[in-house]
Amino acid sequence: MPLRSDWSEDLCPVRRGLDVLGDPWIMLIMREVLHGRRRFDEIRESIGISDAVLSRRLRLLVDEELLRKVEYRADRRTHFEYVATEAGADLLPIMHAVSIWAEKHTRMPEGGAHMAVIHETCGAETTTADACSECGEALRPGDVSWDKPWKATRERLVGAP
Amino acid sequence: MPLRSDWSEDLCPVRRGLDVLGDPWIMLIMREVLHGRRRFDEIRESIGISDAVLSRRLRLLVDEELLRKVEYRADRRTHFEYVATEAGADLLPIMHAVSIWAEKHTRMPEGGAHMAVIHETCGAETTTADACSECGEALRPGDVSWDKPWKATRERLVGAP
DNA sequence: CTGGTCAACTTTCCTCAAGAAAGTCAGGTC
DNA sequence: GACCTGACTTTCTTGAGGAAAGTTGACCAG
Repeated sequence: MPLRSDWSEDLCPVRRGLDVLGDPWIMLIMREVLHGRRRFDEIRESIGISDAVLSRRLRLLVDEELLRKVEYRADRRTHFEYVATEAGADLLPIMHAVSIWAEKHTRMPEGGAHMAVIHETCGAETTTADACSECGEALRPGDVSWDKPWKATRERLVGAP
Repeated sequence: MPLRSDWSEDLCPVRRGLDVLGDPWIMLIMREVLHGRRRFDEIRESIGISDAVLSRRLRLLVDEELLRKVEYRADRRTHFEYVATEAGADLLPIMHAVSIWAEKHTRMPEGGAHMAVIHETCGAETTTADACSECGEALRPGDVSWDKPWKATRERLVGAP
């Protein structure tokens, strides 16, 4: 990230983390991938990012090993999909922490609704980031759904393969 | 943030959260404030940010009510300090989640060392973001220290007044 | 009361990323 | 052979990032 100082070699882990995560698009892209939207155009439509920026970010995420680029066939064509690595799937607690904070401290706009994070293993809504507040088990993609009432969807996440 | 899309009115809480937090400097500034470095020049020295950017970020953080600007007297002068509001102090779990992720998934450079987050109430190191992994109690600034061996410091955080 | 220091900004300037829109290219279809 | 589409890349303008210098208003020393 040359516009900004490079923190990838910083002694402090928080700065090293923010070197990758301190970009508004990175989290959104990773979230879409964990929601199963893994193709270039699916991600673009769902988060409203420009082609150029998405292309750069995907390259960065592959370089940083948060995503792997995989070829597959569907509709009699070759497609590419971006699959979360373990490092990518491990962003889940950060996403939860952000969503908990935002639910508490940002103003919900007209038409919004409470987003629940459901731990499907025990069936309860969790109110903590990394371990289920109900059963105490670690929250892993695959066991977690995000319930978005304003979209009337409840999507289960998918983790590293 | 006009260079980027405005997400402050988005229905999705994660996007609303990232509208503020998806900036590399915001978290670092907030961390310094929670560590007790609350004056303009203290923050600038400790994170290496330019005056212009720090000034803009502080104004944003006051507008967004993550910080309050407070006048006080010391050394026979009037100073200003930036104090975390409750919304600001509640960023702590996100910082923990980022540091846990970075410790696990970024390469520690030469001279680095493991950073421990200590829950002073029970004395144990916690490995989760929002509730102490040892005693289960919620982690609040004031009860948490960050142990940075490469700096040979262990600093207790300070929360909202 | 004049000059100087210091905290806390603000301004200036140049470079480079963001985002919109249009272009490219290869594989596959009609 | 013309057309479509997925996955980018290129082009262009606007505006943020960062370094450095300037500003302002307390406070102090002589």
